[in-house]
Amino acid sequence: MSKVDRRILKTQEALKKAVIELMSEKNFDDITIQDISDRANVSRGTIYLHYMDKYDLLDNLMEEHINVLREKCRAASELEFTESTLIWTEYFERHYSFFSMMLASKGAPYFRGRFLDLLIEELKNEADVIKGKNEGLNEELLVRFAASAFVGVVEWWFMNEKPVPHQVLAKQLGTLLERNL
Amino acid sequence: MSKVDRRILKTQEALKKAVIELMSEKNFDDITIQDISDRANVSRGTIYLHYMDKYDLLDNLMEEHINVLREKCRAASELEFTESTLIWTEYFERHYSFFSMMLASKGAPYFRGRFLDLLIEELKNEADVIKGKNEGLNEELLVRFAASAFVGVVEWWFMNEKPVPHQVLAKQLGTLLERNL
DNA sequence: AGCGATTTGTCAAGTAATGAACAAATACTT
DNA sequence: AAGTATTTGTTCATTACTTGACAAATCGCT
Repeated sequence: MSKVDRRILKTQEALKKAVIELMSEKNFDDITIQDISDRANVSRGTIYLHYMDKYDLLDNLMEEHINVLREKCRAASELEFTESTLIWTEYFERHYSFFSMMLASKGAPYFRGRFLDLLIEELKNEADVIKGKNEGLNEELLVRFAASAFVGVVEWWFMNEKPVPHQVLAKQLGTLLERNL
Repeated sequence: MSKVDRRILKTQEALKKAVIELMSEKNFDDITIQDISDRANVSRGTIYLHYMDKYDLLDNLMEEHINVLREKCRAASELEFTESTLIWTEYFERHYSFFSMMLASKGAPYFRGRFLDLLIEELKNEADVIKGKNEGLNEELLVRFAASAFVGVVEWWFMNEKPVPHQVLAKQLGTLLERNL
């Protein structure tokens, strides 16, 4: 499992960090491979040993965060929505610069899609249209409804630079999810 | 000039950083080579590609700081004592953890010696025993007097965890040097 | 559209770092 | 003091990174 050469981890860490830093300074499209390698203090060619191009690098960054969120979701599966959402918002808070970059700029609709897919996937297990308040509703429709709403609120939160503490965000999102699923 | 492989610089930086960090956590003698390589995220063997042992590594750290101080001294040679001392104390301030470690713990009399030697070397050019207030005094004696005093005050400053701002330290040390040289 | 400059992606040869192993030296225990 | 565990310093084959070069692609400019 952990037999990955530490040099690989070190350079990949440096590269990801460099991308995040640079994205807070200029538009992603204006960032050159050279910029990234300079910032990461790595030879330009080294980047191509790990990624196809800068988009692939960004992709991996996104993938990684999505996976962490999925993991946290699974681990908190038997908690109430409020609590599991809190785990997420804590993660948002911790990696604020990244998520803000990905969700608060209109330049990254791609990540929004990935994020939405994750939510749909995870909420699928939570919706119950057999009995209870949602009896008779179309499951896919319901899940889509909740997931879109969730993403929208999170986008709003980042775009407005944390108008409320992340705990409040979690609490209210949790309440709303609870009401609808 | 700048044709040193960046990998070398990176690992040496990491190693020095690791040593400084570890020294703030435990006695230098209790730090193992393994500790250092772990902290620096470097293979244990790699250390031996650069240094003989951990003492050699510490030596290089000291050497480097001494050289920077010497450099600053030379660059500020035509300034008044107060101003050139301020340049030094700024450097002390910036690398507080290192100097504090080296001067505030009785475990490192070696660095004190190096520091004193540097001062003697640099003050030699400033002392004038031909004319003026120091006419007739033994030059070596005078330089030794001033250098020892200087080191002693700096030690006091670190041991008492900055009892006065570094600007005050510089000002007063400058005044005292002026009075004696 | 054309041209010079920048950026990109790839490559080969060389160098540094890695992990694993090892015997020797130190440091703990009892 | 004997025995066991850590730590040390070296070695060696393998792998990752570096540098410098290169043609191709893309960008900016007029």
